[in-house]
Amino acid sequence: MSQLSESTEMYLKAMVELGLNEIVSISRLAERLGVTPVSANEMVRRLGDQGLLTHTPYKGVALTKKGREAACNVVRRQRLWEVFLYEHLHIEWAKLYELACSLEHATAPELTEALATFLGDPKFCPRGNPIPAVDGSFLPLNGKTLSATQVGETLKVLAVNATATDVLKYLQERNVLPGRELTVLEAAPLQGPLTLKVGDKDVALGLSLAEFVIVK
Amino acid sequence: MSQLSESTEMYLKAMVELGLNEIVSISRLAERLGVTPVSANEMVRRLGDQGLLTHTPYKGVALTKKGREAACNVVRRQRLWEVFLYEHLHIEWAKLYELACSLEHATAPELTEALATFLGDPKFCPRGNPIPAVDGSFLPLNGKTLSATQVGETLKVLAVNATATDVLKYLQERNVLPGRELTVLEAAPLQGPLTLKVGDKDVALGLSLAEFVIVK
DNA sequence: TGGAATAATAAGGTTTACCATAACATTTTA
DNA sequence: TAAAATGTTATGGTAAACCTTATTATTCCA
Repeated sequence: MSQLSESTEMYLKAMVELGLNEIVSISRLAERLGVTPVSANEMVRRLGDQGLLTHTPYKGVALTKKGREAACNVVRRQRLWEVFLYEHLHIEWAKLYELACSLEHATAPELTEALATFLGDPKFCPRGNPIPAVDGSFLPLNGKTLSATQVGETLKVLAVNATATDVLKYLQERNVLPGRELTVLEAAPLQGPLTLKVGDKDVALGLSLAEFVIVK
Repeated sequence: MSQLSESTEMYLKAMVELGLNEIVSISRLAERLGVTPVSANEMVRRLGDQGLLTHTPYKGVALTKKGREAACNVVRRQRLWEVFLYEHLHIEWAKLYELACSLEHATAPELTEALATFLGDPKFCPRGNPIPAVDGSFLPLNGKTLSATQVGETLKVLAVNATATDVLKYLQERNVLPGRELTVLEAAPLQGPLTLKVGDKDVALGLSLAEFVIVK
């Protein structure tokens, strides 16, 4: 199993975050990674050459079996570090992803497993997302995105799927965090924002933000 | 203060490991870093442009004040991670440097200080080397290299200054580790190896290896 | 003091992962 | 079904940090 480059790991991670079994368009992938579609196209070809994913022109990109395994491994490292940073170093919730991301790239397999043991083999990261086991399996989240809910529903936040620090900060400041309850008060028309009741505060949340929030 | 590249950090670290106030020849630097002297020359010019070190042609390289500060910071991160890996993840002693090295490059300042606090602000790494404080100060080792000792002396190992995993493994297997006592039984002529008594075993140690061992 | 060893510089090459611009292909939608 | 939107490919360019080979400069030592 060859070593993956940092960039490769980012692409794999993005594929998991956009849905492990989804077919993802190159433009969506590019947007998530903050690169141009042309660059993403190039890179996808390279990952394809390595057998990590398949690209059907004009349709999108999907992970292969090999890619899915590699990706779960990367995500495992990422989320284990998030747990360590949160629980032991008391790093601010919104910064966890970014800081753990750098460490992830620098983590040898033997280190990953030692870390997992140290942490007590946690099953979820502080953002509420499952941590894949060594074999790639993980506990699924039985939820839906907040953007797909009805007005009036009271829901519990299961996980936040965002990664950008500013997005996470926004949610943190409004208490849209795993474990919290919220009620959907209103959905503005024409793809407008949702109005939520979180605790005793009203929170306005754009639909694209609401897609990052998994609730039940 | 701009972010330093991984390569820059390696050069700075090497400068500290070869002696914080020494003038180091480019070839020695190149050897330590496993690059050709031509490459080291190029890179030294770049670090010189950044004001991190000064190069006197045909003499050698020295850290500037700015370079020394940056270097101590890098070394601080490196050695804090070594402590974490050793004490909490129980990683094998000989592998600490290499594994901590990767993590070091990926560590933001806020992370470094959170880690230091978590570890209880340790003053020495598991190889016995001092951990610089935030301000760059550190407790000096009042020792000498094992290669500069007399036959018959009984000494205590203060630190091991090596970084290559195979060198560290060699020393680990022979119990030449910080805290251990040893006696110099013999020094072979013509730069030949030392024979040591470590515990109840005799150990042969080449002079260049002995230079990595700081004793008192 | 002259030759060997060491050091520096010059020139050109490699890889990875991006970028921009432009041209062309396909799909969507109006 | 045609135009707009989206996706793909081609071409050429950048930066960092290495590499090799060759030439030139300096220092060391006998």
